[in-house]
Amino acid sequence: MSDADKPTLLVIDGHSLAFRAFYALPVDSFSTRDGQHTNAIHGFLSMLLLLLANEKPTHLAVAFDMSRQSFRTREYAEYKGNRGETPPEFKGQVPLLQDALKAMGVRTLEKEDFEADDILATLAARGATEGYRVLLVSGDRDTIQLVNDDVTLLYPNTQGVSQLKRYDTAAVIERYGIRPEQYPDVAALVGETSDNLPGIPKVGEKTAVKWLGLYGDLDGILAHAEEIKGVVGQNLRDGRENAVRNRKLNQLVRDVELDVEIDELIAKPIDLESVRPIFERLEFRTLMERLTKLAAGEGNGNGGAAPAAPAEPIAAEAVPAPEAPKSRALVGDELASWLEQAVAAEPAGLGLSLDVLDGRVIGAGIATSGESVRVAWQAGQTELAPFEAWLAGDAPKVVTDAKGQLKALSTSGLAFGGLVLDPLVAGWMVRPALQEKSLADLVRFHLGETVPQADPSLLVPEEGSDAGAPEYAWYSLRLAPVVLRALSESSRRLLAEVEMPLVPVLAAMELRGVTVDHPELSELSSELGDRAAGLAKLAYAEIGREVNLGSPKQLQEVLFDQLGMPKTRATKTGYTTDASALADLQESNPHPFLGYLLEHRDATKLRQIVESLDKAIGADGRIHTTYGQIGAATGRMSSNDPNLQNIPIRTAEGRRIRKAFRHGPEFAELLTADYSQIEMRIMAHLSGDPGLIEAFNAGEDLHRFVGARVFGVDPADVTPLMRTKVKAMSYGLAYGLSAFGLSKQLRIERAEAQQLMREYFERFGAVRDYLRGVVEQAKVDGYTETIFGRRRPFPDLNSPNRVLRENAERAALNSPIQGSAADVMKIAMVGVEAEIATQGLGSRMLLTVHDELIFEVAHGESEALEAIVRDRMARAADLLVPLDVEIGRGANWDAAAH
DNA sequence: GCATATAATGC
DNA sequence: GTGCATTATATGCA
Repeated sequence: MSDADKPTLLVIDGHSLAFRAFYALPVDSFSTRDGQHTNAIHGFLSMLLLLLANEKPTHLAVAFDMSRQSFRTREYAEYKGNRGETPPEFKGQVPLLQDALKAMGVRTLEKEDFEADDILATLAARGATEGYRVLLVSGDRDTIQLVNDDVTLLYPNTQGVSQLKRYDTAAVIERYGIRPEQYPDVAALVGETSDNLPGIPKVGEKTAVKWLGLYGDLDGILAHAEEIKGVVGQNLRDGRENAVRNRKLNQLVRDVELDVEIDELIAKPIDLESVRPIFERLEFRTLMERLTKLAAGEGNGNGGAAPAAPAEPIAAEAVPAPEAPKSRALVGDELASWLEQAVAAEPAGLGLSLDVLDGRVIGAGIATSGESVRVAWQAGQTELAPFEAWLAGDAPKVVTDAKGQLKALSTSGLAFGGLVLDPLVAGWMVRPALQEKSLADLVRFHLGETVPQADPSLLVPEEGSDAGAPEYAWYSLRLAPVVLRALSESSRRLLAEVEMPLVPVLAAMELRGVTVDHPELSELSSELGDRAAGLAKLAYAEIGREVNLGSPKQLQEVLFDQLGMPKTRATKTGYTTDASALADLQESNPHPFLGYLLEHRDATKLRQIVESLDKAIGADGRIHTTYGQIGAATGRMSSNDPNLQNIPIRTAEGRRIRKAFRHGPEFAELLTADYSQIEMRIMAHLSGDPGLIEAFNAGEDLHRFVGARVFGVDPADVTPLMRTKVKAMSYGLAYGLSAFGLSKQLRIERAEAQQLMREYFERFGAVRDYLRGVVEQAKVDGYTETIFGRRRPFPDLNSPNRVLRENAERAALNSPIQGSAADVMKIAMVGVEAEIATQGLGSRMLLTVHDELIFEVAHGESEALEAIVRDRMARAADLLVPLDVEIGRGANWDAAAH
C-alpha cells in the first residue's frame, strides 16, 4: 500500500499545544463578555482546523495529561518540579477546550499515571502496526523519538502555534544529526531544563551527538567514560546517574492500556449544530465561519501545516531530480501532428517559452511532461500555421513570466490565447514577499532543483543547448501543479479569474504607452534647473561657503556644527535632514538657509523626475512604462522604467508635469477614473462599522461626516481644522498610526492626539475592534487575507524582536485594506478591458495608478467609454458600501483630473 | 563598480 | 514610534 492510500491518524498533545497557544496569543484580547479567557482555546482550535483542512486525517484524537502526577513524578519527585503555578488565566480553559472538542466529535483521551506523550507513543506504535500514516502534534521534544517511516511529528516553532515544523526521519537527521530513536540519549546527556532534569555540565547537543557517533548509544558512552578527557570527561563520570535517570524518564511508554481501538477514532463529519452553542458561548465568530466552510468542504488543499507560505522549500527527494528531456526541432506536418497529440495528452496545458530577440519572437519551446520541442518562427511561413493556430487558440498554456513574451508576440503580429498559468505570478501569490523573481528561483524553491544556465555570451541559445526555450517550457509545466497546490482555494480562484486575465491587459497597456510632450518637459526642466541654481547661490550666501546641498552628510555639518541647531531624529549615520525635520527646525530656529534648502530640494527633485520622464520618451513620442504585476506584497501593481505612479500632483509645478501627458493625435481626449476613498470604504466593509457605513451611504463628504461625529457637532459646523484632523486620523488608521505619529503630523500635542484617537474610537468602535482582530488572527494563522482571499504571510508577527514585531503588526493591519483595494482595481481593469473589446470601441486603457485609471478616448466615444468604466469599476466588488467612481476628461492628465 | 543609506515622489 | 512602491544621489568599500 502506498503512503497516499493509507488512512491517516492524527494525535495531538492537547495540553502542550493549548499551553503554546496560551503564550502565543495575547490573553487580554481573547475573552468573552463575562470575562472567561479563551486565547488558548482559540489558538488550539484554529490550529486544529488548519490541520483538518491540510492533512485531512481519517482518524483523530487529542490526548491530555490527567494531572501533574504520573509514574515519573513518583520515581523522581523533582520531575517537572521547577514548573511554577499554572497561570490562572490558563487553568479554566482546558475543560472548556475539552467540551469544544467533544462537541466537534473529536475523541479526547487521558490515562491515570501517564502523560499525554505516552498516549501519543502508544497510538503511534499501534497505528504504525495497523497500517496507518501517523501524524503527531506535540510541543514536547521527547516525542522526536517516536518518528519513523510511518510516524511524522509536527512541532510548533517559535513563530506560534499555527506554524508547525514537520519532522520525518530525514528532517530529524538534518536538524539534530542523529536518528529519531537516538534522540533520548542526546536529551539524557544534555538534560531538559523544562522538565527539571539536569544533564551533564558542559555537554550540549554537539558533544552528545559526537559521542553517539563514537560509541553508539548512551550505554556505550558510559562504558567508555574513562576514555573521555578533560573537564567534560570528568563531568560525565560524575553525572552518570543523572544521565541514566534522565534516559529512563524520557523514554515514552508505548503500551499504555487504552480503552479504545484506533478504528473508533475515525473522524466523523462535524455536526455544526452541536458545535454552535459552545462556540457561541466562547464568542468564536470567525472560527465558526471557518468550521462552517470546512464542513462544506472548502478550504482544502493548501499543503502542509504552514499554510500559505512554506517557510522552507520542499526538500529535494532522495531520488535524483529528473532532467529536462532533450528537445528536438520540429517543422511542418510533424509539428502539426505533435501539437495535436500533445494537446490531447496534457489536458492541464502545455509549457511554452518564447525566444525573443529585439522584442520580436524568433522561436518557441513547447513542452509536455515527457518531451519538448523547438520551433523556429518567422513571419509569413505557411507551414507554421498549425503552430500559430495553437498559439492563438484556447488550448491551455503555462508560461513563466508571460507578460514580456506576450508583448513580443503582439509585436510580431501573433495572436495569443489560453494562458492558464504563469508560475511566476502563482509563485508570488504563494510568497508575495518576492523572493522568487525568475524561473530559476521558482524551480530552486518549489522543486529543489537547478535550472541549467544558458551561456551568457550567446544571444540566441544554440541548437542542442540544454538551457533554452524548450527547457524553460518544460520546467514551467512541472512547476504548475506544485505552485497551485501551495495556494488556498480562494487564491487559486483569484489567480485564474483575475491575475491571469490581467497579464495580457497589462501587456497591452505597456505596448500602448502614453503620449508625453517633449518640448514642454525640456522647458520645465531648464526652468527648474535655473531655479535650483539660484536657490543654491542664496543658500551658500547664508552660510558663507559652498556645500553639496544634496549631501546629507555635508548638510549635517552646516546645520548642527556651523549653525548650532538642535539635533534632529537620529539615523544610522547621524541626524536626519529630511523635509519634516527641516520644517521643525525652521519653526524652532528660523534661518533663511533652511527655507532655501527646502525649496532647492523641491526644485531638484522635480527636475530629476522631469529629466527621467523626458529621457523615457520613445521614438513614437510615447512613454512605455513596465508594470510589475508581482511588484508589491499586498497585491498592488507597481510601475517602473519609468515609474508613472509617482508623478507629482500636490504643487503647481508638479501639475505642470501632468500637463505634459497628452492624448495621442488620433484620439479626442484623456479620461481619468478614480475610486473615491476606496481604502476607507474597504475598512467600512471589513469592520462592518455602522457609523462608517452610514457615512458612505449618506453620500456626504466623508471627513465632514466623521468630524461631526467625533467632535459632536453638526456636519455644517465642522471647521476645516476639524476636518483636517479626522482626515489624518482616518487615513493613519489603516497604517497603524500611533498617537505620537498623529501628533507629529498634525503638529499638535501628544495628549490632544491621544484624545482625538479616543473620541474617534468611541464613535467608530467596530473599526478599532476590526483592526485589533486582524493582527490577532494573523498571529494565529501566520497570514492575513484580503476580501477575495489573497494571502500574505507575516513570519515576524511573533518575533521576540520588538521592532520587527511591531513593523509586522502595522503591515498586517494595512495589508487586507491595501490588498483588497488592489484586488478591486485588478478586477475592474480586466472587466473594463473586456467590455471595451466586446463593444468594439477604439478607446484604450493606458495607465493605472492604484486607485485611478487613465484612458485615451477615441472620437465620439466619450459617453460610451464613461458608461463602461463607471459600470465595471463600481461593480468590481459587492461591498457593504457603494464603490464611488469619479470621472474627469481633458486634453491632458492634469486637465482630466477633477 | 557595487551595495547601502537617505531623501524624494505617488497612492 | 503610519502602509506599499520607484528612483536618484552621495558615500564608503573593494
